[in-house]
Amino acid sequence: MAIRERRERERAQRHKLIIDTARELAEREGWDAVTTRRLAESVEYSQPVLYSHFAGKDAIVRAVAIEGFGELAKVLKEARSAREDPIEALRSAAMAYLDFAEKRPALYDAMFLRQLDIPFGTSEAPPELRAGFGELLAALEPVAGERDIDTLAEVFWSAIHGFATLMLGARLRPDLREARMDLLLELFMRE
Amino acid sequence: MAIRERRERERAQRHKLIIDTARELAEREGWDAVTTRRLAESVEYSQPVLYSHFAGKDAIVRAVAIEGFGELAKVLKEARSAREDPIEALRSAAMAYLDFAEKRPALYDAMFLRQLDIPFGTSEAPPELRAGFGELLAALEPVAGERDIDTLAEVFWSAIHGFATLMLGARLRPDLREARMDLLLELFMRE
DNA sequence: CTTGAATACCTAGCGGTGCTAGATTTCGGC
DNA sequence: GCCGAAATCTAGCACCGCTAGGTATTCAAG
Repeated sequence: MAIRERRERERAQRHKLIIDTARELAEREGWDAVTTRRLAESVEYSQPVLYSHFAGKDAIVRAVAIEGFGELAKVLKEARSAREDPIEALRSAAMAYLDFAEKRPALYDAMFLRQLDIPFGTSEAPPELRAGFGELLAALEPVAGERDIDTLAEVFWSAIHGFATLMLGARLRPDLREARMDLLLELFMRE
Repeated sequence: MAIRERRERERAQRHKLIIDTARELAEREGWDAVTTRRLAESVEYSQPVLYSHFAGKDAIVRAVAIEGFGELAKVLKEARSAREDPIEALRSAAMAYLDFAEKRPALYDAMFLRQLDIPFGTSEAPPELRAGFGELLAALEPVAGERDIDTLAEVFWSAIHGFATLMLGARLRPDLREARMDLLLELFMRE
């Protein structure tokens, strides 16, 4: 039954096409522009086809977010392992996180701002997400000292997530990006 | 012409009624439930009346947010001045900030999460907002040491904003609330 | 090669949204 | 009591997410 296989392959391709198109549309014009009609038109199918792949619009956004988690984990891994010195590695990873958020605001929005009932912090969390948090833990581990690593990670993540979101909302002075990060790292370093 | 005055008074009352009703509806059922139709029905006027007070739905949300800034500033002021010791005062203010966000999630959402093009950080920012940031500066000032107070404030705010938003999105472990705050304050204290 | 059933897909429509043009009612001043 | 202006409403637009039901298309069996 090679035909069946071909069908399934095509279906998987279309599945990916929908996710990628939704993401492009969102990054180009924001999530408000991602309507089921426009998305269907972009992938050159009718609206109901979307619903044969996803339970609804939220599920599509969720799929985009999960793709994003995978990318972020990769970006963090690369940034961290680019530096030998633990402190420089942490700085590099944190900066990569901010770059990620600022270069793909719509994607970051889907991943961390929208209410998408993606399980966080539990074992049911998507592996891509767990990998990303794992990178953060690994980057912090050398500077943790005798402090609780999980709490430390939550605090550090909160801070850079705060940087990212407040920057995206134009609520922080853009020119102080480096200064804020310097200060944050300094705080975490003093042991 | 006392009649004109009465009219303006009534109009101002209705203005406030719309804002308060929108806020109640949002806090009770979330912003998705705040539609112009439901809001109009709740204030017992037709939809177009809303548009004689506000440019659109966003303007209503913005008005709610600005009301929220005022309240937050008040809450912070009270919390800060309740303690003598500067460190305790800072802790008290930071905890009050988190309580505010957790008790009024929809309001916090309107104030800091939604894209509402409220000017931040500039002199055109609403005075309520400037007052709130002023409270934060005042709370941090005693522990700033020789660090730049503005940068320090942005970092501190980012961290507690991160706490608040990640908590609201169920992305942090709820039981570690105190531990995270302890750690954060410890970081800022070491001088 | 034809046929019947299953599959894939689309058209059309439901009840909702934010917003507005134009008709209608209300009301103070004469 | 009537007029004109101001206040307010009705009705409608174009869009939204989502789905029922009908129409093609495809494939396996005869």
